[in-house]
Amino acid sequence: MTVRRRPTDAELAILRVLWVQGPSTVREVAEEMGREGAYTTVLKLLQIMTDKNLVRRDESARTHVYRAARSERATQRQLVRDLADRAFGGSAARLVMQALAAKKASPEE
Amino acid sequence: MTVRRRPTDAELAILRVLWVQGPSTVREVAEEMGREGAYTTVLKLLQIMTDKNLVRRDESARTHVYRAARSERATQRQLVRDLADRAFGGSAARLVMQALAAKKASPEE
DNA sequence: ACAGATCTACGAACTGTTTCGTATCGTTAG
DNA sequence: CTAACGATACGAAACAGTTCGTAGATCTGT
Repeated sequence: MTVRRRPTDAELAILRVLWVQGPSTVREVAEEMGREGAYTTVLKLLQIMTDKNLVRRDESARTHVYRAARSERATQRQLVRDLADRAFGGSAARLVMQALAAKKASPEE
Repeated sequence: MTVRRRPTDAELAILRVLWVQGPSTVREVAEEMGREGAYTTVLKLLQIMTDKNLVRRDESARTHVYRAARSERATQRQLVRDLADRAFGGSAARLVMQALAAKKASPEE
């Protein structure tokens, strides 16, 4: 059944727009993403993401409105945990160490 | 040509073995990975990874010996940075926050 | 010398992801 | 009414990743 999968790159790019802008139409998402992805590509992805329960779709108006199904925080934590499992032997602590090193190397924050 | 890409899941699983065991033959990698992946699957992946410069191959003996091309630390940092870019707007600091939250939720360390 | 074991190479199937074109329908302006 | 527009649905191509079978070369023990 529903094996928890992580969102793909294209899906994540769309989720990021939805987290920033809140519930949005296909057009709003596509415009925010600029020249990455034609309108119908964004539409198709949002349809797939609806099937996967990554987003919820409000169909009450003709122009559908999509919103992220899970919060940015929850998704980020899932991704962090996934990376910890795949690359750090499950140790979030070691991931934090490397993240701090990465942070140091790009000193603008 | 070499656009810096992140290792795929299967590739990362193999790199993890190489980091732990050091330079290894296909058989040694395959055995360490247990029932995940038949011998020829591991072989094929190592061949692909050689093309991608993820591993180096010593062909001086008939049985080739593979070693990771980049260190565990360097690869982990690349992955952290990649995740920061894709899911945290490039902010390693925010990634650290979520990693700490994830760590807290699995309290064994 | 031969059989069997072990190894590399590689093609091909299969799965999942991404992209886009086309069909179709409701809405709106004239 | 009708033409243009804007929207959804969907098929299918293009691409990437994963798996495995088979072929053929080389080594090893008898």
